[in-house]
Amino acid sequence: MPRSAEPGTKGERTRERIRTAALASFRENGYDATTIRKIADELGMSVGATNYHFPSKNHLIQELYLDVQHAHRAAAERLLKTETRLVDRLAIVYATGIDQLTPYHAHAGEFLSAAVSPRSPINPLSAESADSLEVVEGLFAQAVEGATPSGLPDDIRALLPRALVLAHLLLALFWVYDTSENQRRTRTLLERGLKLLGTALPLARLPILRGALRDMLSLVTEVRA
Amino acid sequence: MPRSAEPGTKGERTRERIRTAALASFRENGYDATTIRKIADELGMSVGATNYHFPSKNHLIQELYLDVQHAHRAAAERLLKTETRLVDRLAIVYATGIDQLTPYHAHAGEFLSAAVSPRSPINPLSAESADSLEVVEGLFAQAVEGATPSGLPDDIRALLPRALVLAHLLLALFWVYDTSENQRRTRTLLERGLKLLGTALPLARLPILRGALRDMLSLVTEVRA
DNA sequence: CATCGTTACTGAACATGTTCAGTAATCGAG
DNA sequence: CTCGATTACTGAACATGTTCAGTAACGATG
Repeated sequence: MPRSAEPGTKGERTRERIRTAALASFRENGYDATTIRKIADELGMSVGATNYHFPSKNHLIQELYLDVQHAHRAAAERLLKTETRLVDRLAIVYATGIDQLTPYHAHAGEFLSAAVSPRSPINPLSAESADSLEVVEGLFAQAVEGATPSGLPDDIRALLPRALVLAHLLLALFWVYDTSENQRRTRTLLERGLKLLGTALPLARLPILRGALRDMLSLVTEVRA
Repeated sequence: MPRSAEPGTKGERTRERIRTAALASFRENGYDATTIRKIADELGMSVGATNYHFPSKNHLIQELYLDVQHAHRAAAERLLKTETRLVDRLAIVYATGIDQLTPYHAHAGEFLSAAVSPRSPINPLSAESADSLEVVEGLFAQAVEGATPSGLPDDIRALLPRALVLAHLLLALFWVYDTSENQRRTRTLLERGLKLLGTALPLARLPILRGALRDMLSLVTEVRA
């Protein structure tokens, strides 16, 4: 008999309590200062309990990423309805992505360090995070598909979403190191980069460039953790 | 009275012993499997001794990076004497840089994780590693300066070394994730990227592009850990 | 060579993520 | 309601990087 109105099995409820407490602490105190002992203490349970529900600290971070990505999707999809030009649509996806990260900038380095190892399950390029990354890649695919016909060659068009999501990871990397007020530099970089893309992408139709670009994209998009 | 023919004070000799043992272990076992306790045991001293000579494990890694960078400089400078075209000279600096990393590829993720945090003293972009990075930036400066006059605008030319060294860091990042045989993909990416640069860079003379490029470069080269 | 301040080192203690053998709670079947 | 198996949890133990109060060794000076 469940003690309260909360649904699910006991395990599910405990798992949710841990999840909530951990995410709150990550947001407030960052990665390093969030220790499983503090979380366990706060919830009046033992250290082993958290590891029973989440095999490792990184699995808790995974939950945070999922939250962020769902928020990203929601924010981006809402705005995508209002734009039709490709570059503007990309601007939406990139900008809303950075928006979601903003609250974590103070501790971004800690998170990056945990995420960057190819062996880490929370590496965006890892097999374990494939679903997660697919959410964002899907956003870029949506942005590309829904754009007014740009005359992009099909092969380039097919490679674009993956390349754009990798660019997003690079932008996020830049953002981590961005010490300017409110990460203004990152926004400026995004603006200028997209402007450049807007003038350069149409050139992809030229046969010579098209081949080189396709080779480059197919090489880069093969990257995996 | 020094026990052997080794020079320096006792402290200097001990420091050197620790350094040598640590670097050997890093090369052989990687970052994680190299514990200060193992090093201390191997040398018949206590854990505190290593921390007396090197405040932290990362300071030991710093030594490894210095080694790598000096080897990089030696290898690059030797080859630079044989080439005059800008792109070929850049190819030398990039390729010899990756060459130095090659022995560490098996454990590259561990090292990356330790180095990537903006707070880490071994972050290439940190103040503590400024000297180290300057070595490589100097190589790129050399490569640019020694090239046959390319008609590059002065403002672009001035920003180039810093931008090129950042590109090198990105290439190294790609290399970490490169699972292809002997990191062949990284070499291919380098080739294609340089080829692209070779055809695109002359366009930097056009006034319109020049302004945009300069803005972009000056934005990116401001990045610091 | 004796003294003594400096340098070098010791080893225990701490915090932390993780593991695991053992125990308790839960819950469906009978 | 009882039983037994599954699920949930406990808390001690381990490995590790780091700190630090205390101790030993060194080496310049008188």
